Amino acid sequence: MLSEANQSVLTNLHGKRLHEAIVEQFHYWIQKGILEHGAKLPAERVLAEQLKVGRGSVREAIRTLELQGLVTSKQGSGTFINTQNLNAVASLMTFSLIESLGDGEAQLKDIFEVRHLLEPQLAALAAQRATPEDEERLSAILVEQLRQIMEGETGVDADTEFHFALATATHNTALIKVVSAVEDVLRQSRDQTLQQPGRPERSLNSHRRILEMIQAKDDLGALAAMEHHLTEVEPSSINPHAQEQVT
Amino acid sequence: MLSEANQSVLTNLHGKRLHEAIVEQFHYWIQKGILEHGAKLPAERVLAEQLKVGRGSVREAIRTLELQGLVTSKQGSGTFINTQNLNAVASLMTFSLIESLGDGEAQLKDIFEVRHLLEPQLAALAAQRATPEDEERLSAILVEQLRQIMEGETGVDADTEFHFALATATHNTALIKVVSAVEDVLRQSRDQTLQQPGRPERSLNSHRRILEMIQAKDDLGALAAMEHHLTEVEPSSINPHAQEQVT
DNA sequence: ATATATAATTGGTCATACCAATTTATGTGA
DNA sequence: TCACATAAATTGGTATGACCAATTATATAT
Repeated sequence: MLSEANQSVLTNLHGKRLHEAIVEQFHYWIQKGILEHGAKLPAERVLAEQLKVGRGSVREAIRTLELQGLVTSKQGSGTFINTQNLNAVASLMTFSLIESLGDGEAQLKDIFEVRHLLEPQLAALAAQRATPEDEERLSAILVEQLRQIMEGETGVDADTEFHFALATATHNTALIKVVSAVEDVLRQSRDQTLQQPGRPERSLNSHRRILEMIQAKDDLGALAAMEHHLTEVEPSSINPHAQEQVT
Repeated sequence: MLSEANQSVLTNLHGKRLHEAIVEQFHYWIQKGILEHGAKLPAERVLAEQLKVGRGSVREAIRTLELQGLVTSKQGSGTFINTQNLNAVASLMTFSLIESLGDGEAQLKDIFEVRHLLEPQLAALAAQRATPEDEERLSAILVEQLRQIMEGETGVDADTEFHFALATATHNTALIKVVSAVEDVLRQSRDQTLQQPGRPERSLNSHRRILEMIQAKDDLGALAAMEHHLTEVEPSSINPHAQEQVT
């Protein structure tokens, strides 16, 4: 099996950490079919000796493989290959593809796209379900946003708060989690977006329109208002042009 | 900061492994805002002492957090919180979604509602952007799903894989992360859903229809097909009736 | 042959020691 | 005083050895 696993197998450490090299070795073995589904790995101690590494490194590697869904460990019995779980292999393949894409602005555009998918419908839901307390809360946030803007701030915090409160008004806990995650990522960049002159005021105005629609229980109106709002606050940097901004 | 981290913090080991409990503790700290982006963690040795655990367990926990994109370690300097990247947010999202799911089926309904908001539009996007490779991949998954069904299985894995691949076909990394988080949470319950007679076949058929629409680049058709699919696979357990199932 | 008790196996955890990269402190010379 | 080289302290990375806990394999008694 893996008996010929000597130090020569793990020599490709390009600054990589040892357990990472071990993980790659297993990826190779699995992909090559040397380790099939259900196969039992040698005991950690044996594996450590065969690979000429410490047991700790083996364990850290196994931890990684376990998180990737490729193996499962059970105390007393052993560690087993688990390729039945397609999620594991497939998601890892796409993983490497995705990771190669830079962490630059492409992701920001993606996030806005997610917002476009989610938030208009979210607004519609909120219009259907918002309680008087929800509406009051949204209204209070807009007051705060106005105050921040008048004091020369951008109003980012209030802006984020508004979207979060809107999610809360749907009374859907899962939706709240998802939206707050997305908004969290956005908050960093949102400050820049709102830096452009006139943007904070326009954002506030479209927020007001959304709230009006919600108060009127007009779900389709809320949907449209949110769609409009998102289009308006969208950073122009998503466009290839207009890259220059005051730093 | 985390100075008050004594053994009482990690007492919730419901058969969980120690390093897993440590990971959860960090999830909590990060989500609670106690650990913000860029924050430097205490040294592994210190952390081990504070948590009253061995350094090895701390390292295995850090390995997990690193794989989830929540921290990055660099030899000589330290380990730092990193919540800027999308992987990190997705990890925390899954974590908190699962956490809130504990109470019962009320939240399951919420998750399905999120799917109803997201996936039809996701399908439409996929129809616009899917490459021939994406379509081939989707097609292959349906073949696998058919195989699983013919062997008497429910085809959950292939089912989950299909939705994930669909997200991939949008070529929107953020969307992929969000959807996979939602799907991850759903996979557990989906097995039950598909247990009902006829369900697996109907699921496969509606998957086929979605793929056809995508191949025809018919985005609105894909949207409608997905909407239909979701309505069809929706667990009747959301309904108070029809609880009895063959064990 | 079956059931039970015992031993061996194996993952899970802890402690200690040393290595390697990095950071910080120190000292020396201009 | 400042700059820069050097040394020390810090911190993640790895290796060993030990012991615990769950599981499996073996042996023993009935």
